[in-house]
Amino acid sequence: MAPNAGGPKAILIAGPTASGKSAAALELAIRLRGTVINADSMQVYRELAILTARPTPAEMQRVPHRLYGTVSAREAYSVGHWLEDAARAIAQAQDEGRVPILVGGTGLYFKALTEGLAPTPDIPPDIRKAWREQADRLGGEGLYAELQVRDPVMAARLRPSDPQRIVRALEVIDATGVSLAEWQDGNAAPVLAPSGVLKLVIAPEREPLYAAIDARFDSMIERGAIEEVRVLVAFHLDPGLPAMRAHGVRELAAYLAGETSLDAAIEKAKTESRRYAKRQMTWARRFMQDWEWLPASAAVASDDLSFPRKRESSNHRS
RNA sequence: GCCCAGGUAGCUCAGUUGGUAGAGCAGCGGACUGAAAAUCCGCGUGUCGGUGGUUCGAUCCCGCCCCUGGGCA
Repeated sequence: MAPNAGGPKAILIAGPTASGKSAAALELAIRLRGTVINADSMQVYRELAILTARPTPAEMQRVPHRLYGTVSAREAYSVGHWLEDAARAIAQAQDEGRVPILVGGTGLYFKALTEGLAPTPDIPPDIRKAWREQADRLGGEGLYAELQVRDPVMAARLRPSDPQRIVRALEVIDATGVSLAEWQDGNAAPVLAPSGVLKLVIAPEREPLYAAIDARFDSMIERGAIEEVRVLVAFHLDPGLPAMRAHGVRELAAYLAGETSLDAAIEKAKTESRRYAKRQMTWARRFMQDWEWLPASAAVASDDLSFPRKRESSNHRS
């Protein structure tokens, strides 16, 4: 059987951006004979290696890494796609006698993994496209009025000012004839049953975290982030695509177009990343209360990883 | 040294015909089920440069001082 019998069946490592998750995952994977599996919505995009802080080729040589740079920036990846890919990667790692180590900053992905996702059918691309165009044409209010007519239950749940969720609700009722509210009533069984899974949140203090974010962006610039964006921009992709929303893309594209100074672009991109880290922390406080909270990535290395957990699960702020 | 313009929130600024002040950005808190590095909601956090004076009351008016920018020397 698995050489790590007695150890965790899988390890999840979450935390805000620039908290050192990837390094911790790599270390654990080396130590425990693991496979690192990406749980970050942006690190999947092939064209964005530097800006998404994807592990380097050298690092990925050391232990198997899955779901990094596997999707084209032309595609709109999603939680659903990721969940399927992750399930496959986890199964494969376990078959090989390796511990799956899922690491990333996307809270929703972890939630889907551990709690299941509503089994909504795929929405035909033309319907998705149509509603997104409607959104541009009608504007927020008009779109919401449309939802009130077609799906009052979802309309009551959403704010008129939340176009993204309104579009989603509209495309679901349009394509399936069933309200998203109903679909969401029944989650599919989680891919990862809770028992035997070690869940870690790396949660540094705010101030050093922000300093790390700023420093990391400077280093991205030094390592060619601008060139990376130049290549991406040359594809002339729809600015609504997820990959185009990665922090730094829009700002550096504006610089390349001569619309802002480099300093201003860098400052803006750093700010976006800081705000994102704050949202990640809000998510973790809400949805990762039963995870083990570690103050820094270094703590992962020294953590006693025996399983089942011997000590009390570390209680944060209470 | 003299003249002018400014010193108000972390930053850029508005404002108060005298009744202890408000915008944007930043920041902080929150929501979150197929675009989630997204999308959305909420919250001013302040010796109004310092010090005297006038006044019932000064951030505002007056004097002096300090600081910043520009001009003249």
